[in-house]
Amino acid sequence: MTLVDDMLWRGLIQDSTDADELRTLLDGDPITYYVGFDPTAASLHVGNLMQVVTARRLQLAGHKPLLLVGGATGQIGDPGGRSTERVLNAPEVTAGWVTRIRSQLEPFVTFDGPSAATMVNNLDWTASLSVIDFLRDVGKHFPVNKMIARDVVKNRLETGISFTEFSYQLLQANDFFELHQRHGCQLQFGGSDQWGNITAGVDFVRRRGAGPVQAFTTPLVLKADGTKFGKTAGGATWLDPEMTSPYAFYQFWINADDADVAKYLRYFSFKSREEIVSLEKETAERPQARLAQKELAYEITALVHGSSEADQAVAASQALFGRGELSSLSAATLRAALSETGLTPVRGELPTVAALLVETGLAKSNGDARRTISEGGAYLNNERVTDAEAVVPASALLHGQFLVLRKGKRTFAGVERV
RNA sequence: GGCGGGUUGCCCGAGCGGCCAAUGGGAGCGGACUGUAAAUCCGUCGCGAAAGCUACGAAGGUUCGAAUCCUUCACCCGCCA
Repeated sequence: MTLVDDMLWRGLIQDSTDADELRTLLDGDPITYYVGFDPTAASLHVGNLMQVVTARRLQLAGHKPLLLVGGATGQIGDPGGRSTERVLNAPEVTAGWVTRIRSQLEPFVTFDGPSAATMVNNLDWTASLSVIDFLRDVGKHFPVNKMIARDVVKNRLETGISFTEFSYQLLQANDFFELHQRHGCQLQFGGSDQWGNITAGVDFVRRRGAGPVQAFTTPLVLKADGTKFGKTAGGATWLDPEMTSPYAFYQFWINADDADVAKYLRYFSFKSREEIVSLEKETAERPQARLAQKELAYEITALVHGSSEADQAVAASQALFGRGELSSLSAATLRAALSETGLTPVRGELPTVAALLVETGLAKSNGDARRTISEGGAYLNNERVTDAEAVVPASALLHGQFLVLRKGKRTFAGVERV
């Protein structure tokens, strides 16, 4: 099966320029391609994962990636997908995010061998571009009437759009041209929301007398229930382990709906078609085993955070969600599991359960803690707690130092007496 | 620049002097059922143990009493220039 066949089977191609040309490029000799990420936050999130994983997929097939982090475009702001103007971040903030996002991207590709990846930053060619050159060499190729007709602009015409964001497309288009000139880049891909910007780049390269170049987009990841992919109660699911712990990241995938898990495997997993089909069958026949979710969660967590972090997330999940007695777990296992969920130190006498719920962050106020307890949603060492006022006895401490608090079915927090 | 309408809890949205911590829906949270899934049903959903406190764009005022009336300010949205 060729790369394109595999991608089509996985549903990874939403839009593309000439389909035959795309196949010729991707199924032919190695080419150089690029995908860009704008630093609009301190970390990438699972919503960006589609692009990251696809970049890896193409490299594994022998093509050469250029990973662009938008030090320039990140300072301008893409008008797409939003109804209001962005608030500009300070240049030094954006520059810091560029560094972080670069290091996040690095593990997904290899920088060695014939298809070695290259990191690029559009600030390198955009910062030095003079206003006159920009207007003469870039702006001249963009008819304003066409720019205004684009949906992302049209949607903002009523509510307002600054010249700054209006110009975003020109910078991204120019990136494609620069990468074509500097690195022989022949292909760009991105999320389907980028289709307008990407085709603008394809056109621009042609108008400058270069190319031809090709492009495709990946589909927007949709959840079966219509809610936004990647969001959980705590907000976005980030790739940065400081912002979303590997345990929480693993849990995000474990909790995937049955209705979505097959799609996620196709989009994100590097398992073979046969393995994926077999997992889909398993989900249909024995959904309660959650095998597809487990395989998916492990693979993606290992890919993002490394296999040792993934192993720990699995161990912690098994320890906490397992049927076994918590007291049968070793102190080391317990500590490892709880440190994944967050371990709050407490010194001296133990307070009430309600107070512990607040201290560990499981409840946001005393009233919330009492409410949770009266609703029967609070558990200490997997035993339901009924009395909010009861002081936790020292005998409850597992191994003389740990308490396992739980709110509802799946939110855990640890307490350690120090 | 003129005239009119609006700004309510995480979001949408009712309330138009006391019965309003504020109807209803959504999201969230908990429970039941399950499989750490979905759907469904039930409960809950400012802070406080309570007294009470803080909240209805901001600041003043009227009143025994204001989210509700008045004044000023800020922002948003229409229509006309």
